[in-house]
Amino acid sequence: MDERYEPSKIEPFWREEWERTNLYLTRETPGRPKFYGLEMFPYPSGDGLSVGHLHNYVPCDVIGRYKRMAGFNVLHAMGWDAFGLPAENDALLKRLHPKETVPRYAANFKRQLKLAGCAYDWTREINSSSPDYYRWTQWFFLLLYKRGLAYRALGSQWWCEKCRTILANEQVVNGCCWRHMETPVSKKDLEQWYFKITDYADRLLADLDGIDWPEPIKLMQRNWIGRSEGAELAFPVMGHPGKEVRFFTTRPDTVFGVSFMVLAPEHPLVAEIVTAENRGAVDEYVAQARRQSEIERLSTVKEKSGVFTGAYARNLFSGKDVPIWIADYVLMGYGTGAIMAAPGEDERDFAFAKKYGLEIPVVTAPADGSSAPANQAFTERGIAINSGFLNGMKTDDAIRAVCKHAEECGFGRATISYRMRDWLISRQRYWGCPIPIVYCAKDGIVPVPDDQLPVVLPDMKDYQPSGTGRSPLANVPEFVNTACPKCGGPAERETDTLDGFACSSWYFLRFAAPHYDKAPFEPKAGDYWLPVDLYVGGAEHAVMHLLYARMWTKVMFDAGLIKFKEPFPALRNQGMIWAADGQKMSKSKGNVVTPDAMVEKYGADALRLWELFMGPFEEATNWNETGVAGTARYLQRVWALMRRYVEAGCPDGAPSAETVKRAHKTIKIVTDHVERMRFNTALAVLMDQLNYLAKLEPERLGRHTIETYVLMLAPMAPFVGEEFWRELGHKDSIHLEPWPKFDSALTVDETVTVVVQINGKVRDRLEIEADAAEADVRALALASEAVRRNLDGKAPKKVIYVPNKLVSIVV
RNA sequence: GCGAGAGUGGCGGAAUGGCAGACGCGCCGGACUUAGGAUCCGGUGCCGCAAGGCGUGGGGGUUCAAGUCCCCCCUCUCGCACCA
Repeated sequence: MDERYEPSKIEPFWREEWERTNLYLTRETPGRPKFYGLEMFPYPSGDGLSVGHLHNYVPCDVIGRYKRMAGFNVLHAMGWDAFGLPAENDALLKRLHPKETVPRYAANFKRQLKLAGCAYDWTREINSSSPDYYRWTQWFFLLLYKRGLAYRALGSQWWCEKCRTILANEQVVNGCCWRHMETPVSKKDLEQWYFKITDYADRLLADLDGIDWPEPIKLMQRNWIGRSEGAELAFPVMGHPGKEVRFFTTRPDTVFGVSFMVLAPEHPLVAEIVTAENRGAVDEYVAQARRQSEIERLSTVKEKSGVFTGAYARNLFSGKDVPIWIADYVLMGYGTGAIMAAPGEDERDFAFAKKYGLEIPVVTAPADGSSAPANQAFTERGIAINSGFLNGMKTDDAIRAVCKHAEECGFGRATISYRMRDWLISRQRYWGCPIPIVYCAKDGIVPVPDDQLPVVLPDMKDYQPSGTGRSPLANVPEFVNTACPKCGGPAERETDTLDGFACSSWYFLRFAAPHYDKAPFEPKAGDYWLPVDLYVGGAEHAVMHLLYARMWTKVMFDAGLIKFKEPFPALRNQGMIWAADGQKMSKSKGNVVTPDAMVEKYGADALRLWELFMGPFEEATNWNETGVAGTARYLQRVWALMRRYVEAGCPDGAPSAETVKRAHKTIKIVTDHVERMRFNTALAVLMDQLNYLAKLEPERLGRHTIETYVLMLAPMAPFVGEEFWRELGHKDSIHLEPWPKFDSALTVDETVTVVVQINGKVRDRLEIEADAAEADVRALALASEAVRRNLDGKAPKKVIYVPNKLVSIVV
């Protein structure tokens, strides 16, 4: 062995050797359990990977390598989320074409992942922008269409002026585009495709209970779905026979206190019921609401505003006619776009009533008999008062009574409302999966038959988004003009493309059999590998990708294609790595640290170890390069130990009982920590063990001690692991060796330190035999010189004994 | 505003209610060196010569014993933000 550890001398060799021997091909050895570990597949950006990205890939690689050694058939593959706005925007900016940049960027990512020693089965590499792949994205679109889950509707939708396309609700952040955080979105009326994710709202919510996900992510999904129980009721509009205001409320029990109603400015009823004398003010308000930016409109701090329509609705409970207002605090997109206002029990209605001098009846009293605080709404549950037949009922009973009454009278019923809206999937952009739909003058909307897939994205030089609301594909006659699959007559293709999130809603299935060309996945391989055993990615995907993928999985389950209802039974979020300056790593800030630079300076193994050691896997922390120097130094010390051992002829040796015990304890603890993804502490244990071993003569180490140490190091530092294994005389790769086992009997301590406390303060320590008799330990403790000195003649009031831990004396 | 998570040495971080600060970084001292941003050895929470005392954001509480459990407050990060 060389005197000094020089990663540049060993890493390129093993990188090539592993590739040559196809070491990381997926194996399906009979009799072994399977493990499918998956990282969220990345959009390959032109900036390449930073050390921050590796904080996801390296730990997952360690788990994959560990599972393989622990006897699993492991599926660990990588692919590229290559379709979509990020790739297209980048190419536009650089005046290049995504079909050219995407493969180049992906190749660079792949190179970097190999550089870092990540073990993927590259024969399973996938790319969502390749026709072999998006053919099946289209197939899934048609599956949803056939099941009534894809529909077309005219709607007022979010439009980003920079992206020149419609965005999904989830892609609007604080009133701005998620790709352009400084660009406020506006509304545009277009006919669009939607996926009916709301049909799955209940199941998406209920099935969260059965999956092993971080609680905050589940909570975000629950909040996003936003299930509310309540009632949908309708009150007739006076003077407009047949017209009614339908509204949703979670507090139907307060209906006797309804003193006015509010419609969203965009509500279709507004134009019909507004009186002549109010029309001017109403029109102006509606126009102003449309003009207003969404940030202003959605601001909670803004004072409420609204105008009276001049029309009245009959409160079918109180019998009173109440004024109908319009106000922008009522949203057209939720419920029915109309509310009943119970200002005595709702803060928002209260504020509105105060401002416009509307009546504020009080119809709920605190259940404990106290009086409700004055000059504010009483929003808690309580007892109905001033409420006709509801008087004296508790809120929950009153809710049931109102629903029953409304249902009997035929103007309402108990219902459930969701905050989540349907998923808007049309994009007026070039670089996406074409929607496999044809419009025929005779047959209308016609799906492209499965055997005509894929609908290939045509080559276009000039693919800039037009901003007209039509995709650039509309400018390609060869693409647009086609024959109707039904009647054969002239027809036009849909020119919008699919939201990139469609591509990532099923990719995890594809890795099971990525080259199968008769279905999205080969059924037998799917049954074997799916679902994903461990899914790892950033928390930023809490409500988009993770919700969509769950929905598609449920659709596939319903269609009988798969046997599981959840794609990712276990999910973990890696912590964000900030730059050394505490900011986000970005090229523009000039604070990006690349794996390339770190590998060149310290080697891939040292980089990997620091990624693992810098903190708990799921917690955020700042990058710190001196840490890599530290793990490189650790590897130097391991190298020095190995060299001494190898040069002494790898003696079987005569390890002391303590050394043997330490070896077994180390295996036990490291195994436990790796299983729980506590890589930082797992490595700390290995470092501690090294500090011990480094002091021993080679003859006193023992071959078992050394080999198990190297085996445990191998998943974390695969290059030196492989090198050491060969130096120890092995021919086969260490990465296919079984994970070391420990002898429980050898992990038990024979002596223990028992702490003696007096009034909670440590006064002495006793080295005693493990599991010694309680009476003996108590006697020993009380006899201790330090204890007698500190007792100072006082008699112990109480003595508590915790076996093998401590004696606590109270005086 | 509502919800969630987090506050431990100079720094990253360890600690099934039972010795706070494992492991590493940094720093200090020493050895070897022409040299050290290499390597090795030792030290390193704070105050104190010491004995000892004090210490996990702040304040209370439960307990023989609290970083850990309970209540109140402060700070930071993230999510949602008029969803009726």
